[in-house]
Amino acid sequence: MNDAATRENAGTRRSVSRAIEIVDTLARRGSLGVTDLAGVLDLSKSTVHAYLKTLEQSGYVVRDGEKYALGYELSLLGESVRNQSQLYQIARDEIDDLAAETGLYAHLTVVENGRGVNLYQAKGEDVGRYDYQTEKIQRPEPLHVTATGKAILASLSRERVESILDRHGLPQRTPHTITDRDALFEELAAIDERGYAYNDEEEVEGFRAVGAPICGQDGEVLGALSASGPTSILRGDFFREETRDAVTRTANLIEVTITMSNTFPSNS
Amino acid sequence: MNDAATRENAGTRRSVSRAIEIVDTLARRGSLGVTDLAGVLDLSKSTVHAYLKTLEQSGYVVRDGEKYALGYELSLLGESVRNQSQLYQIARDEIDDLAAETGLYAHLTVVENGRGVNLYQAKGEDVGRYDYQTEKIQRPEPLHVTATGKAILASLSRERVESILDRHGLPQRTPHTITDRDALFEELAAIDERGYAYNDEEEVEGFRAVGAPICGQDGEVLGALSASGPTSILRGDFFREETRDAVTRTANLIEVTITMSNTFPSNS
DNA sequence: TTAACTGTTCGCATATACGGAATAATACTC
DNA sequence: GAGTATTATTCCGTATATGCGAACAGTTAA
Repeated sequence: MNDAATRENAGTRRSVSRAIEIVDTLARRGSLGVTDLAGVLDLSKSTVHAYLKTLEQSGYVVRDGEKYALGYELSLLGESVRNQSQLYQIARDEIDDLAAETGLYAHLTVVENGRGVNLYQAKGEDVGRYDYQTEKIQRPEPLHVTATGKAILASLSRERVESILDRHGLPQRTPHTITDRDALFEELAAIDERGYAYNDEEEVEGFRAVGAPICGQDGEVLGALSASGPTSILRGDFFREETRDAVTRTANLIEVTITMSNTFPSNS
Repeated sequence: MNDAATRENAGTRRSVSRAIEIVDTLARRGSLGVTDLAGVLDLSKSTVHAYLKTLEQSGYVVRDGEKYALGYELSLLGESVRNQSQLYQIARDEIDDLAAETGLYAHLTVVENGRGVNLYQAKGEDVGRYDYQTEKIQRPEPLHVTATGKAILASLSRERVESILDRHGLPQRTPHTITDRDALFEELAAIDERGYAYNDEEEVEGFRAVGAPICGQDGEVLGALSASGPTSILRGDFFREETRDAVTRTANLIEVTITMSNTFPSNS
């Protein structure tokens, strides 16, 4: 009866996958009615309705007239996930300062499943006009195309990097993206040497960045941060020296704060 | 076989509720192992394992050695929920400015299921020491205990307010909380009259706030914003005049921006 | 009034989720 | 380093929760 090739999903809860599919669909397409949703997912209306009713009971979904949409409960949940990260709690304010000081974008990135996730971002004065965060969901990026990603990769063991590359490859984003393994390892060695990474239009054309890793007291990398902006702003000495100094200084500050906070736990 | 009183959950997907229970548990207690989770939820290990495996496939859950934790994917999802709100996108920067200008906390609040959800918050210089956001999950608050909540209630029809009160009552948070319906309606009339709301230690002792509603072009209330801080800072004229002016000015600015942006849709 | 939409409820056949026991993969003890 | 607790994970038979289609109930349009 069952088609073959269904062994991949053995031992999983199908209805949970379906529910998540519904949530993801609502995240991508905004609010939808039962009929539309049933059409998109190729399920019967009654089935979709049952899922929505269940999700509504938990507050993950709210009814908006004839449409269903994701609830702000999910937004709070997402924030609580971030707050479980000590790095996020500590680095947040510093990222704000970095953006204010440089006038650029500032990002805090961590690794999940071998890709880079931006945990936090702030926007400086000088880049107010450029709104490049157009997508509704900011998808995790491969590590080799960003300054933060390369900074992190440079701090990992060769084996870890190899295994990540095996999993995700070296997809090309712009003509400047590093797509050759050997070239990447050379670059990573240089980054590890000097302690910071450049991204010269390797992810988005017209965008540059400087990134630095953030390490815990045992030397293991916790994440990375970067300052970025359009090439019209980020050029010459400002790019190579001023911005770089601000980035490495901020990274060091965060490292010290984390070490302090783990060595002398404050309250409660 | 089935206990009675199970008719409430008729037509819902039980496994989805279970999955959400698992997610919520992980949000509250941080990362947990399969055995612990099975103990907490009173399910068998094999069952919990199957759920976790399913959630892991979607990125909602990640393995952290022997433990399972919520993945940052959820964090991105939460952010995308907020980004679906035009109010959030527009008000965000203004809230930052308000916090910077007043040196206080600044909040953006909307209503969901009759309670107030803080969509965004910023922290000013003067309140840097007071970290009152200690809870892992910031739960939705009843509307009558906050400045934003009262500002919103004051902009709703009497019937809407009544129905909200019927649902959630008037729980007391501090000795100053308004717990009487008539007193609340009097206060709401005054707020509607003057256009802004005060919160004088009605939610948290030692904390004051000024809030103002944000309305769309049809006059319907979209949400509210507030500036808040400890009584040691927020007192006298600074509380009653300066802060109030900054709050109402910001609210007006956001209203204008929203109207503009809906009247002359920019790009795409 | 009819027609064409919605979202919602119901009942039945069957796919599927559950728990318990067996297994694998760890970390501790002596 | 053998033995003993821990884990997490897999396997299966049965009970049941699930998914579909069809009927129902509201709304809007013509």
